Amino acid sequence: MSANAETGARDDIVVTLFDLFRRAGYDAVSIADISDATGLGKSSLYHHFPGGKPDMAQAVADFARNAMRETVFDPLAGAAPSPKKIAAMMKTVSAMYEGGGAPCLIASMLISPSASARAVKTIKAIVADWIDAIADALAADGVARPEARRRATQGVIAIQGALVVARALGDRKVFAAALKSAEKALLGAPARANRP
Amino acid sequence: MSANAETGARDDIVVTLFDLFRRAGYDAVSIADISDATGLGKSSLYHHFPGGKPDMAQAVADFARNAMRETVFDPLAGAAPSPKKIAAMMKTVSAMYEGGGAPCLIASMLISPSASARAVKTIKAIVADWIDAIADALAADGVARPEARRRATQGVIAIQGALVVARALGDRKVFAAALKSAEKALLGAPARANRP
DNA sequence: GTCTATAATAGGATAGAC
DNA sequence: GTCTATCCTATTATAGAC
Repeated sequence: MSANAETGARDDIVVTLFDLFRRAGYDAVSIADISDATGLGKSSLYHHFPGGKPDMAQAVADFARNAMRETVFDPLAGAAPSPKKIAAMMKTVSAMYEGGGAPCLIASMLISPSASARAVKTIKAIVADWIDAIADALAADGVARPEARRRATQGVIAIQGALVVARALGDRKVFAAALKSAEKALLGAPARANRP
Repeated sequence: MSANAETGARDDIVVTLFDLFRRAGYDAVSIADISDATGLGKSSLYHHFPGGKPDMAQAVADFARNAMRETVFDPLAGAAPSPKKIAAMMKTVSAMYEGGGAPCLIASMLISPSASARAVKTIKAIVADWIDAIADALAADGVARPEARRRATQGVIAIQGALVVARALGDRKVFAAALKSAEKALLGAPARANRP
């Protein structure tokens, strides 16, 4: 068992909160909604999160950051060659966003005006860390630093944009295609020369 | 004066609504917020929008679609060469999103769970129309249809993703750089060969 | 068209029993 | 830790005067 496995019940709630917040946005989710989704009464929720919804937002932001660290950032810092690591990241990302059907918590929380400043700060940090992790992986394989950062930023942009467009079009193939394309671009593939 | 210029007061409200909804998300904006922002009492708002907030959402979606038609889609269908039209689009888009500081209504509304199905449908149509308009412009200059669509989709993805990432990083230069990069990609520029 | 009430409900949060 | 009951505020929406 892992170092902090004894948090238990609260962690289960946080996973549910994560899903509610990213799908509907922080502001649109009521305590009653959370009560329904978790099967717990309001008082139980306030027992686990004495600070109410802001507390929940912070817990979800921390959870998301840790999850990204474990499933995305740390693997990117591993010893494997970057093409393997990038491919693995795309697979993880695809699962995380359910192939383009599920919104990103980051995008959802960035809009929420009543989310606490601290939670938003944590969410924003995930994006910065994500870009850093990709850039480091590319740099470790010999890509020049500025170019590595440029590509990494473009990669995260492609993923976030693909989530919006794929859901707008109701077409998960668009998401899958965008991930493939972003993967190639990250590894420095030249664009197909299909010019007029 | 244009054909439907006599709507007047309501149109002014819709512009304010557009800004409120895209910045905070439909669900987070209350009638009281709207009353404050417009300077009108609640009853006045219900006079203009008898159906309440859902009515407002539909009006904003229609407004956004018309605005996109006039400022983006129609110009893309003009007679100018595609590089000129794409460059103009990027300039318009940059102004529209305030250089990356203002969220996109599309992304905001896509998350809002209590937005009416009809309003969401209109919002989604904007994305489809946008991709069509860009693809048509490229195809008109000789780019093969499938490639034109591919590039157009990637272009909209880049813009939407750049909005998320730029706001997360608090860095509008990221948005400007992404627009420049997307512009080149739309026109079929080869990626710089900076491989390891 | 806009205002001042006012109603009815939903929301966040707490008290106290078990 | 979880429940029931309750409080207070915010929210949507309407009525009716001007």
